[in-house]
Amino acid sequence: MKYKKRTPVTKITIQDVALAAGVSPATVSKVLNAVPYVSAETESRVRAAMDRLNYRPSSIARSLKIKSTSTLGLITNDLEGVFTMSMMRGVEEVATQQGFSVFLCNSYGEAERERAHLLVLMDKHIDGVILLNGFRVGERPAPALPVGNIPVVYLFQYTHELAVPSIIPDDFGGAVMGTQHLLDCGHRRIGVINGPANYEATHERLKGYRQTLEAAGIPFDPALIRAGKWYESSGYALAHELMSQPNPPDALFCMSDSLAVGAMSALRERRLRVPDDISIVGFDNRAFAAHQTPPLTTVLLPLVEMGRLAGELLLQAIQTGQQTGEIHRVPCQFIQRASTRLTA
Amino acid sequence: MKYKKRTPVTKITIQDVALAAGVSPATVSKVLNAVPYVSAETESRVRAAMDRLNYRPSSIARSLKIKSTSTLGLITNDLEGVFTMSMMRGVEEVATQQGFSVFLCNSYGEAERERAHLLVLMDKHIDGVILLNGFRVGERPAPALPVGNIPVVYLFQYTHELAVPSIIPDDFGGAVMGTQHLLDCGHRRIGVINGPANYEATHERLKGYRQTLEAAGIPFDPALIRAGKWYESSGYALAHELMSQPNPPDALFCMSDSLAVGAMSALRERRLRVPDDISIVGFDNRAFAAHQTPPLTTVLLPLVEMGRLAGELLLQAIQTGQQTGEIHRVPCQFIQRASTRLTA
DNA sequence: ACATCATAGTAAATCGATTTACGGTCATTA
DNA sequence: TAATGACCGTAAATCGATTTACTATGATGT
Repeated sequence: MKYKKRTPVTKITIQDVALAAGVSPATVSKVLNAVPYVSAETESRVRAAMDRLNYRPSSIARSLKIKSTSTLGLITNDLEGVFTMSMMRGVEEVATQQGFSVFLCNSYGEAERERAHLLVLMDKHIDGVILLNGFRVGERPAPALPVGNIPVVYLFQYTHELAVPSIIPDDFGGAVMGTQHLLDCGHRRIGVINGPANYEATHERLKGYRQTLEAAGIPFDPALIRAGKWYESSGYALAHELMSQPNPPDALFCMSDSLAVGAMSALRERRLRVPDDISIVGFDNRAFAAHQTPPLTTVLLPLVEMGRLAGELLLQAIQTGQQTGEIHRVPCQFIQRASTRLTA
Repeated sequence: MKYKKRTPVTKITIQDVALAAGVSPATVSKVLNAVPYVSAETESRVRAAMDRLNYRPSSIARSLKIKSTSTLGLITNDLEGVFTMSMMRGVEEVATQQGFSVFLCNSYGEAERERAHLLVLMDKHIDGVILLNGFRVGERPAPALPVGNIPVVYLFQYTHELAVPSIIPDDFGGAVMGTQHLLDCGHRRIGVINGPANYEATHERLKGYRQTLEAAGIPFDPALIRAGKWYESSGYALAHELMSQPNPPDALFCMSDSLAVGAMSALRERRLRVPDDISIVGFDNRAFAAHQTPPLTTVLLPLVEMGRLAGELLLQAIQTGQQTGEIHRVPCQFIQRASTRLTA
């Protein structure tokens, strides 16, 4: 049990550096900010003084003057959500590139907390906020900003009501890709295992499936469609349901990888081989999709890319002071693996 | 596509409020900080002016003067780790209570990033840092602070080398609880399915098991011990291994809930009923433990409590300017559910 | 030789709060 | 009546940077 009395650390200021380098604080500030008109000789003297004194500029003082903290806020409904982290990584990537930090806040889905976080963030003078949420149809958009007005972008949720950019995946397009691939493989009876109806994504994806089918001249058969929760257990149960019909599907399009995993275990129980007897396509491209047997063909939800776009749009809004209320649909990406194959 | 030109928002300052209330800025500051010697009448006039103008004090300006940002940094190796979020919740809870915010950073396990985050946090003048990591034996502790010296606490990892408080679970004690419970149930051949040897926890837990056994006069039998990864698949495989021995165990102590779930499915395959034919105890108390059939008896890893303690110790260090290098072992908690029962 | 201009550097104001030291009131006490 | 002291309020310095406006110097062009 050692004790450590922290020394009062007389913070090195720009003044100290100036003194040590024999110049004025203004000059030190210039080299800090790469402002022209300081001679190479002076600059190196200042630089030397800086690291001799181990100087680190106070971003607080800087922020006070220039009115920017170089910090973005990111408030999420569910920090533990399976998609959250990937989007955050995208945001952080572009933020870091431009010298911004990201202040993460978890609202645990409570409007109260979200408001409180927003308030604190604004008091801290962050430059902009990303509101990150899973969206459900009928749910009202996140509350308008409580005070002031700083740039905001909606991520993984959207709104028409605010003049704020929204970023969502192109679920429709993703479903088109998955369906088209199964058609290309030669399948004609493609079953669908979908998620719950209170997610807008489920409707978009079903629409993509349906339109692709119809474009190929194949009639839509409601008997091939099932919906449940997003999880494995639903996939398992619904696959059994679909396959025990008189005229069962020859391919399954599962609207989440979890559903697909559940479905695969049902198929295994029915002694159906994937992809020899039946093809299966997932959605999301979760990490585990690649490690299934067989590795799952799936549609990638462009989470990192969405995060990047959110960061870019926000940074742009901060710099230009303008933002538009557009809805950006980021395209999905088809990932071919081994759970599908050309039929004879 | 609506356009929104953000108005330049002339920030309301303490001056404006002072003017509006007909007092000096100093007086406004006093009511803001609940400093005595301002008359009730004046105070209410100031308060009125504040919310008439919708005033929010600039925490930047405040921080510059008082040299405290009321912000804690929390750097984690793995934001997605299954235990991380619970600990964070604990930290945030006590921080919020005392008016502090928590700045979350993910180092993705890279020392480089950790250092970078640390630097940024210090530049932002946060008041203290929590370093949150899963620890493995032989791994060196997180790097010493790069610059300055602000209070630090280690969470879910420990060090003797720095005069910094560490907080870890009492794995030994947890294992004692689990083992004792199985003994109390009447079991005498208790199998162990452990995690990998490069986690210190596995050794502590095995020690707890062994000492409890020996205290009860039961000899330690190495044939009953298995170790693998922390995951379900290991639990499944190792349970089969243990149960196919000539003299199989009559109870299983799995050192993670995932291992226990895997083990239970192996037991199911062997037509052994839990808890009628064999008892099983998990470790961690993950969310899914309660939803198994039967619900899993387990040992709770006190993550939230650990987070709280980390927050308290850090806040304390910030306030007193002193910290000790103690290692705090937070007790586990035994959670009785239905996967164990008294044997005849 | 003189005006012009590019370059280097500085003094001082500023950002928005907090805090110290001090100046009035007014009631109480000697 | 004068001194004391408890209250209430303010002026001004301060935190650590940035930035504007200005000065000085030397080079260039005519």
